[in-house]
Amino acid sequence: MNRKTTIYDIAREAGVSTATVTRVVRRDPHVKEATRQKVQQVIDAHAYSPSVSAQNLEGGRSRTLAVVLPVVSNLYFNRIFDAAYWEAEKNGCSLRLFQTMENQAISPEIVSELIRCRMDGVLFAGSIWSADRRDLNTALEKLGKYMPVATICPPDVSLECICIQSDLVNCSRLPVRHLRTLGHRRIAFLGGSMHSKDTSRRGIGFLEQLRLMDLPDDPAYHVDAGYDMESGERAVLRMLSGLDRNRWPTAIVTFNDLVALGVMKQLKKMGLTLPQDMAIIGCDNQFFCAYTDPSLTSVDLHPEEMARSAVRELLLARESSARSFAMIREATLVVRESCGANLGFRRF
Amino acid sequence: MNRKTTIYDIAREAGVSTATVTRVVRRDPHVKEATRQKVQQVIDAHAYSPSVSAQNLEGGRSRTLAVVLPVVSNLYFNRIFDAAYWEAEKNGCSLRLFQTMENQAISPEIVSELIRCRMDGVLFAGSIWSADRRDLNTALEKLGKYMPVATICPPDVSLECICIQSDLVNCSRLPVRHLRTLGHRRIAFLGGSMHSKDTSRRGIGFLEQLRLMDLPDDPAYHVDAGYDMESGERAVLRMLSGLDRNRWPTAIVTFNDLVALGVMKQLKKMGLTLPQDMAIIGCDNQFFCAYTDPSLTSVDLHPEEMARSAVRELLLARESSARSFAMIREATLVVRESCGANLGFRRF
DNA sequence: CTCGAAAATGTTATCGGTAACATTTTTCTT
DNA sequence: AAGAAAAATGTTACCGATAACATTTTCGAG
Repeated sequence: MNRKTTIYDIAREAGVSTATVTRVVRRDPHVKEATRQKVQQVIDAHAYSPSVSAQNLEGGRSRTLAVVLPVVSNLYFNRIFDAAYWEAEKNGCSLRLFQTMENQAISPEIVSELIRCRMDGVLFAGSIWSADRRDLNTALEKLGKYMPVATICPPDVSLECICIQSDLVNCSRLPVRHLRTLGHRRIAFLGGSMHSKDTSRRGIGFLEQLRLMDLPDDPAYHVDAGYDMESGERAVLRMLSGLDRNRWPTAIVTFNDLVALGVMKQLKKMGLTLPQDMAIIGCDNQFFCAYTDPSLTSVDLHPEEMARSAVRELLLARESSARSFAMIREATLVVRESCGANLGFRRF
Repeated sequence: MNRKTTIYDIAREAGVSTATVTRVVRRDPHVKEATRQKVQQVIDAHAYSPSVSAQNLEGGRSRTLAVVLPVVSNLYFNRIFDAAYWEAEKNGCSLRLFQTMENQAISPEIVSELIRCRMDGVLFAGSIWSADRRDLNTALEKLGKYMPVATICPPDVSLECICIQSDLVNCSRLPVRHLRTLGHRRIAFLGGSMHSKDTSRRGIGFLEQLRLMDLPDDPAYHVDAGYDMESGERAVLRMLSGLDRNRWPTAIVTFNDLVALGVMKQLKKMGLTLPQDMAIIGCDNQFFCAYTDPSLTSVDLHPEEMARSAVRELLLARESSARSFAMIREATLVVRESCGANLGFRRF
């Protein structure tokens, strides 16, 4: 295994001091053109580039941001990670991923690793917020002393940080309003876990919207349904089999598109025709929404934009001392076929 | 912003030398119990943990593996990345992602960054292989001098490295055999790009299988169809509209499940009933395969296992001087409804 | 009680850069 | 051509940890 060429090797071979090599590398103008060329030649010959660990040690930073989220393989978080990656890349930074797994709290190990690595900033996304409030506050407060912190989700935490949120009001209002316009009155919400602060919020917002629009908010229409397809299947089945057919909802809003996928499968299995027998609205506007049958109307929370903003703000916060920033991203409804809007079809 | 506590701070406060602090941290047994406790107390009080950059500089490694792939948001690569993450994690390593984007060659910048960062190893996955063969060889040879290199894909490169491949023969044979058993004879292949060494291989393998099983290998049945849903839609349309109805294939094998999704949508749009009018087989066995309508039969290449093996071998290669390793992972056919096998339905 | 080995702890060079400060060289003015 | 200012280059301490080697302490045997 080769030893890496160091700045000393270059300096010796070019017959200059290491300071001059650094100057050439950093494009410092205070170098005579002849010297510059000579040094550059040696650099090129050895394909020399300065060691990152040495630079980091000296500089006391890592040019790296951390992204802490439950699971990257989840499409929502995947989009956040990907967008954050490119935004960081654009700014000459790299990204380090930390997965906490479903429902797991932010661990002291991660906090200490973040500090050990001298991260330039951390972006928290998702269910870490389900942790014990006290521990969480301590962890974040501590972290905040070492690096800028950003969150994509309602932090509900007494910490000054970069706080980027989805517009939860619109996120509930948009589908309810759309369904109401199409004549639906009995609308169900399947999703999330009522135990998670982050996700139960969506359900609560949904109930509020129903009340505001004078629609029935029957508790039977509000079911805890997890985050994936299997949970979706089970949840509809549970909900519908517990209700007389004439009390069935005519539309279902789900926590996310995966749950919607499960719901659609289960409904077809039960012999219903979609969207005629049941309207569905998902959330996240995932890539497959246009390819389900019927295609799935969905709310887009624009996770990519939130991630990009978070990264931008983190990088800004490195320089300035402004520790606090807040932003709410509007949600958008993407209408497809799963509510029958395209069929000119209306209930009353 | 806090200054991070250093080993000197701890040493001073505990009244010992830095060497002793290091010993305590590293659980060296040559420390008197009384001293150990005293030092540990100071460490705990400051939540001290050694700086990663300093350790990396001193040790000449980074405890980090690089994963180079076209795009993480692609589900296939996402699974590779995720699996590699956990395997690395399990071994106390972290993972750094490099995205090359579609069809982009491995750039000299990435090579130099990998060396700069003193990566403990690199895992290449996917289309980097479409690069100019000469450049690629140079880049990899150079890299191989600094760190172990692993590839998940046929490298076709004169480099000793850890080479993990999907079983391309089975990957073509399984779907063709399945379809033949169901009575299909005219089978089409939609997928990949013929310009990419990596992906065209699949098409070639497919044609071979047709010949081996004595089925027609009409060139019209073999269409360049990209990697995503839109390309799938366009490709079937192009293929079918170019053929008399009586020459239509009765089954379509696609490069991946995304293409299959597009194909299914387009076929339905054309008024065909699936799987009766056309059988479909995808590849990758993605999470949504069980939720399409009809559910999608697919070939699983087990990318997670390949990624885990690659990471394991990279970590082993750090210690030993063995630079070469080869492994082929068998493919598996996951039968669902999209070929009508469940309907007891047969063509001839 | 002394000596020597073993145990405990300390000293210091090193990893590869960076930048403040010091020194040398060049250039220009008079 | 001398001298000062400007330009170019060099010297060196430091970033934080590690480990080889050096030194001191402890303890048991004789």
